[in-house]
Amino acid sequence: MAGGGGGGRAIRVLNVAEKPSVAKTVSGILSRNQGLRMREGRSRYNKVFEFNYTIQGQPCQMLFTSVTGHLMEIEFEGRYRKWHACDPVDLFQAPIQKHVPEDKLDIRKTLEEEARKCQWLVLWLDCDREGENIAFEVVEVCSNVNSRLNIWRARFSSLIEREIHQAAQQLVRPNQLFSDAVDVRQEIDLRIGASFTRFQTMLLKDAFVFNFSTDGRNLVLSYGPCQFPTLGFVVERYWEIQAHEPEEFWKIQCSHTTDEGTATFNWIRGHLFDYTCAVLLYEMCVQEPVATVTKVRQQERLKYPPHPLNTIELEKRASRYFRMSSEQTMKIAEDLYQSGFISYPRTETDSFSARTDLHILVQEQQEHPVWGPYAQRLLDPSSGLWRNPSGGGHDDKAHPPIHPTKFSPGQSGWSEDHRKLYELVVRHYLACVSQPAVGAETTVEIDIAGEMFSALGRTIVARNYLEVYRFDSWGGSLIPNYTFGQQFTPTSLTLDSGTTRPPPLLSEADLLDCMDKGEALVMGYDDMGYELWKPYLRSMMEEDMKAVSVGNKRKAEVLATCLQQMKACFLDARLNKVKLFQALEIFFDRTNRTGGDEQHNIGELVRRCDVCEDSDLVLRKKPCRNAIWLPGSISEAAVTTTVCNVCTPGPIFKIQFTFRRLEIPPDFSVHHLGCVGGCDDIMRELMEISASAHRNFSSVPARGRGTTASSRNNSPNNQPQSTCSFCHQTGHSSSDCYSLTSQSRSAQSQGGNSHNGDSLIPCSTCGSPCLLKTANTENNRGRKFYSCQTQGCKFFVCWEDSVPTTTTSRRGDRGRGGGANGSDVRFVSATGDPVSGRSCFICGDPSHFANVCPNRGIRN
DNA sequence: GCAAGGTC
Repeated sequence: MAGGGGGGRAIRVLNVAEKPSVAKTVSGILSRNQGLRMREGRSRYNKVFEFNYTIQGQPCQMLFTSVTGHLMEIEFEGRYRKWHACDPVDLFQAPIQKHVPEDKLDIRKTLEEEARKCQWLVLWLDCDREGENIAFEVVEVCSNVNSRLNIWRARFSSLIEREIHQAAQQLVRPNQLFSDAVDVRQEIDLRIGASFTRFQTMLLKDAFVFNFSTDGRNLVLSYGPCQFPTLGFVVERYWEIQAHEPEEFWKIQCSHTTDEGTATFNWIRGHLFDYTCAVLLYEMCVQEPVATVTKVRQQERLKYPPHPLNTIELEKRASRYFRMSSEQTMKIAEDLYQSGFISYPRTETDSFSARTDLHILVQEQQEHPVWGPYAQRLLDPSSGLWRNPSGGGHDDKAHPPIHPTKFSPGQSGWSEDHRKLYELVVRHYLACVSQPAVGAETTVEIDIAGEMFSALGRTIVARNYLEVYRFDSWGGSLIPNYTFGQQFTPTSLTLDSGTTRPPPLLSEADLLDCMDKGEALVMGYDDMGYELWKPYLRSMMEEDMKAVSVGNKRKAEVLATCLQQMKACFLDARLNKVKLFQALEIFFDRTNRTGGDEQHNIGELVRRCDVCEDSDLVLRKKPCRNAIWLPGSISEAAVTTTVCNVCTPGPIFKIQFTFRRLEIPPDFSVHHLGCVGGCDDIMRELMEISASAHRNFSSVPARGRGTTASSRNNSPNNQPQSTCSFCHQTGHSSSDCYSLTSQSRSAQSQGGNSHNGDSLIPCSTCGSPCLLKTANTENNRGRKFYSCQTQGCKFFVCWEDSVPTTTTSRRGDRGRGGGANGSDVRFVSATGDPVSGRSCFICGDPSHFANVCPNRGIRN
């Protein structure tokens, strides 16, 4: 810095921190608690500290006070503040003023009084963009009463002695560009938020009956350019879950145990959605169960430690390892920062600058009873454990990655969360400067009756960073040694079922609270075809803000473009307001409809559902998010007027079910008047049978396969049928009924394969020629079928004598939860219909399928 | 009666 001249008379320096605690801590450090005095300021929380200090040889009488975050707010001028006094679209260019709000006036007064006495102003605001903006707010207030102030900025990333003294001795000028970026953000947020909020509130609040509490305040349907896209995430995920139809799949699992360990072999085909196919292939494996090793590959693998820690990673990891919310994490991190134990916790940076002394930070941790010995080894060059950390490529140019700044074996005042978070920061740091873990991996592939399986074994050769980073694990699994060509009989060979699952619901509690109105609004804007509710808008703005902060774009230019786009969007939304009405109508009652209508809960008929073509699409008061999964063996279900006299709370109307004969055990009736309230044992049993359609031939010697049924499988239901929450019909979910608005689902069909005589047919999944193989199963011995042999291909397969001219894929390649990709595999007849008339492969009885065979699991 | 970002 340009020094203040040396040695002469003391000058008075006003120092301002972002919050009272920082003013106190920094004053304590700079004064070394020698001659430190504290007096009241005008505001209750913001005290004034006084002490003497020398900056670059210049004696200074330091006055140290604080603000509490932003000192100023922006607001529309005059009449634009009144909701009905202007058109909301005017808010895109209405004049704006920055002012100190009522509750901050006494802080301003303190600043003014102190600034009048001083020659210098030193800004100790947090070193991020918001902090820089607050710095300029302080400058404005202080300069107004003292235009001769020499204005300086202290840059610091942690509240530790070394760094604070360094910041005081190396003052710089405040950065106008950082502050400009925040001005842009504030103005855009206000204009977009206020215009859309007023527009949608005035449009909708009197037109609908909103059934949520407003705590006595006026109802406001707020639109926040930050909050709304986040809500959009939750809603979008919710729609995905609604649209998900659980589907049962089948896979062959094989394991082999010897004295050396157990190898679990996974089927290279993954899993199949067609039961018949899976059973056929499984049967072939069971009848010729000898496995031949076709490949053994050994490889060294490295598992690298994480990058240095930034805020997002800290939040993610604290959530994953400790189930700590981001709010709690940041609160604790802020605490640890303020007491000097860790560096500034709000940073985007995930690489250390070359200037950082990484060894000093490790030295400090050597005394720790738990990880101290690791730190010592890390510093011992002969251990070879040290590694310069690799960066993640982000740098906010303001702060280093989050790292420990002071050693602590655990403070007495710390909560469990403080201890955990400090430990995470320390262990993460130590991990970053450590060598990666080294593993030896063995991949073994085997062939059983033409089907390929593979198993992975891993031994960890050197744990390295994993020794200190207890949060990461790298499972080792010792498998037996195999040699190429070796043959063995598997210990178990099972046909397992599973069900695809929807993705989990995003659970930001506060967002879930406003799901109702939020979902309706998101749906409305989505129907207009806008991405107003997507995070894209916000991230574009973030990019622009960054450009402003580094001087690549000018403040005025970014403001103009962004507001122009948003204004166009706003005008368009207003033209399409009917879409908002339509969406809201799905969730809420119109106010112009009188109550007391008994038909209300059922809803008014809109039209026939074009997905199931069987039920009515009705306008419901509110969609129900609850569903009861019924067994897939149900072919028909109708609600009766019979009320269950056992289950509560009643009334629960019984349902007349019709089951598919082949999919329930022979001793069950196909007709059943059932209750879904929990009292119905028959329903429960049928659901369990669906769930345990799984056979386990543990140990399959070539002869005499005597086994018992396994109950090990806990996989979910057998193709549960969804119940539409709008029309209450089974067979489609409410998302299908959403096709009324936007989400239309179309069955996808795949192109046909023509078959001429004896030429091989191409696989409908990967296109390679399918091999003609001979079935070797009890029921189909000698019958020929086509099978794709491409590794891992979920192949098309069909009987030689029924090659179809056209095949239909089950919902094609739509992505689904649970990793299933929906590739289809099924036997089809020449007409493309599924082959019927097959019989149980266990007992040969054509009256049922093997999944409900009374003899399942028993073979002779 | 609007937003989001500071902080108490």
